[in-house]
Parts: sequence; C-alpha cells; structure tokens
Amino acid sequence: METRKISQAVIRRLPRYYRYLGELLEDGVERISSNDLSKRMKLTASQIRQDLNNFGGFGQQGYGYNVKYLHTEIGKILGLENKHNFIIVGAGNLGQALANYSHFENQGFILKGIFDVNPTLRGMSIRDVPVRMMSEMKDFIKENNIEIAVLTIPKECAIDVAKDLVDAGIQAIWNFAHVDLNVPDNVIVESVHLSESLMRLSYNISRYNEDHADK
Amino acid sequence: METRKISQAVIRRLPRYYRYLGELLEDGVERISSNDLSKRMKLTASQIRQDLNNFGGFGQQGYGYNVKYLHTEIGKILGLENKHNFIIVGAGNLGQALANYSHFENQGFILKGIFDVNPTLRGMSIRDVPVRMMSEMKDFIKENNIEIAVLTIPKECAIDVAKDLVDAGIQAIWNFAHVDLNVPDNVIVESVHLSESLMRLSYNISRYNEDHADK
DNA sequence: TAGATTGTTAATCGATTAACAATC
DNA sequence: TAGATTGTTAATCGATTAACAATC
Repeated sequence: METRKISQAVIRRLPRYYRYLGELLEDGVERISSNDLSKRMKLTASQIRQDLNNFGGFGQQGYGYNVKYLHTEIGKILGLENKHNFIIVGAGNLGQALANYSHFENQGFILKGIFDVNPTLRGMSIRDVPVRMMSEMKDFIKENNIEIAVLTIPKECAIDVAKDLVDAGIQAIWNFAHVDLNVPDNVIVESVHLSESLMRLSYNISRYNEDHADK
Repeated sequence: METRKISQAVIRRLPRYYRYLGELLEDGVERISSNDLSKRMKLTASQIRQDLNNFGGFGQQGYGYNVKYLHTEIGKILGLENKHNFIIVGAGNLGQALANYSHFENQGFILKGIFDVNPTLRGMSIRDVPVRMMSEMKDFIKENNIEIAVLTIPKECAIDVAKDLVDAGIQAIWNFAHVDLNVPDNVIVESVHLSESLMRLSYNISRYNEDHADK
C-alpha cells in the first residue's frame, strides 16, 4: 500500500470533519456536497475535497458525499474502530476529571488503571477502577496490554515518569504536563498544553483591547 | 502604532517561547542565541528570529537575547501583565478540576465565580469560591467585571449558554465543549477540544501500526 | 579589531485556492 | 440528456528556510 505523507494541517482537521459528519448523521442528513459542508465548517469546498482525497475518493460526481459512509471511513482513518487500553498517571484534579469522563469509552478508549504516588489515594476508585501506587505501574502496563498513558502529573516529575512509561513499552502518551517530552521515535506523544491555550486567549484579548483603545 | 498582521502559526508558538525562556530563567541562564534556543526547542534559528521580529528587535548582534528581558517582553505581548477576572461555567469534573488549578492565578487569571444548573451543588465552594446557580450568571458578569468565561458544560447547552454570555457582555470564552461556537466578532473564543486531541493520538497509533505491520 | 549573532531580504517550500475536465 | 459535483491539475498565496550585510 502506498503511503503518502499527510500534512499536520490535514491531520488536525480530520477529527473536526468527523465531528461535523457525526452531527449531520444525528440530524438525519443523508448526503452533503463539499460546498454545503464548507459553509457549515467555514472552510473552502476546495480544501475539503483536497483533504479527503489524501485518503481516497469518497464522493460521487453529481451527488456529493454520503454522510454515513464518509463518517465511517474517517472513523477508520482515525483508528476509532480499534480498542485502546489506557491508564491515567496522576490522580489529581485533572486525572480524576478525565477518569470520570466516560465518553472516551464510546470512542474505543478503555480505562484500565489509575496511578499516583500519594498513598492516601490508595483504596479510592473511579468508575470501578482502583487507584494504584506508581511503583506498580510498569508491571501493570506490561501485564494488561496498555497502549496509552494519560500523563496528568506536575511537570517536575513528568520527564522521569515518561521514561518509565517508555521502558515499560507504552505506545503512546497523552501529555497534559507543561513540558515537551523527548521520547524515542516509536512512542507517540500528543500534548495538551492548557496554559498555552489560555495564553493565546490572553494574547487575543490584549490585541483586541489595543485595537479598540479610545485615544 | 503600526499593526502588522501576525499569523496564527506565530501566535501558536509564542506561549512556547515564553515557557522555554521561563525555564532558562529558572536555570539561571542569562543570555541565549537564536541558534542555541533553536536546538532546545527543535525549531530553526531563522524561524525564531523571524517570529520575534514580528514584535520588535529584542536581541543584540554578537550577543544574542537577554533571557530575562525577552521573557518579560513576550509576557507583555501575551498580555500576562494584565489581570483578568474569570468565571467557570459548569461545575462538573472538568470545571472543578480547572477551579482547583490555582496555577492560573500566577498568570493573572483570577477565579471570581463558578456556575452550574444543578441545585445540589449549591453551597459547595472550591478555593473559597462558591458555586452559584446559572440564573445568577448574567448579573454576576455585569456586576463583577468578568472578562473570561470558561465553558465546561455538555455540548447540548453550550450554544445557548454562550449566547447568554455574549448578552451579558463577556469578552472571551475558553471553550471546552465539543462544539464550535458562533459568536460576534467582538467576542474571542479559544477552544480546547480534548476528544479531537485524543483522535489525533489514535490516528498516529494507527498510522504507526500500519507502517510496522509484519507481512 | 575579530568573532559572533542579529535583523532582514531573497529563495524555497508547502498549503490553500481556483479552475475545469471527468463523470455520475 | 442536462445539471451537479467530484477528483485533480495548475495558480496563488503564505510560511519557513537560507543567506548575508549590519553591527554589537
């Protein structure tokens, strides 16, 4: 199978296509043209067609795209038909919030364990998943076929823990710590830097206020 | 003052520069060249100089950049010297987690209120901030000089609540709901779509597995 | 002064948009 | 068949990289 290089820009848009198609599906819309979709998503029709054609010709001339089919196909591209076992590392506020967020299960992500260094959390469970001690983590990963670790710990220890995760053979890390992790090429990292997002918000407020300063 | 158009790509990198400079500052590094910084951040030196020169000449030939000065200046550009009052709308798991996250205070974001529709949450407080009923929200925004609303509610009600926020004169929305908000031009929206981030992770796992399938 | 490194212009690369022939 | 809309090639636009004169 020929492997074309897909740009980051396209990959970033894929989940958004998936979301919009899911909404259309819920609304009972059977088919949609790139032009109609472009208006909803505030993109150009051209860009949508280009993006999709990176992965194949999902449409039909004169008809457009079948919503259900395209939704399913993008789901496949995103790997959502696969099940992924994951653990949460760091049972603080954010870790607990993500553990409680059962919605991920619908997308094939199955919470298998929660880990923390704090011994007072021992015995606690979230959605029937017990909090375990960090010292048990490596063995747990190996024995329970864990693919993904969600890292919700302070940045100070994130790099060391990431190293442990890599040693244990983790395949991917969803990183919420405020550091950039340097891991081997065979480990996938997707970071969510909340404070950077908030700074962009702050930047835009400043710019807006500057532009509208009355003087 | 001349307003140059700053590209989204540059804005996205700004907080990351700020973070790296903060780390250098903590480590006691006084000055750094674009070349050294580029190696740490895995960018090109050229890109760093281009990015910074969108905002002014912060460096000195033959010397490089003064870490403390540059850190401060980027902080100003990001608007971090300003204080921003904010409220959290939706006191579920994520809302509570963000309310507990006191780190935002350091960056000038001050939690003034938490709102929810659920009456059983009435009387609860997080870091001395009481949970109030959604019906009080509009007046509270107007009376307490609230600039930012953090939206951590299900997507079903997000659009309606966003409308209320706009009506109450909110300046910016940090949106965690799984919808794209359509608000007037004078309201700033910064979205964090966690499920889309997770899908990109999933995509990368699939791509990796495909490339390494033994056949 | 000589060496280092910026600020900035020019060249390249990649992504987005436009156009249109193919085709349902 | 005529109309609609895709898939795809070509044109444009913007962002990144390279190069180098200016200068500390």
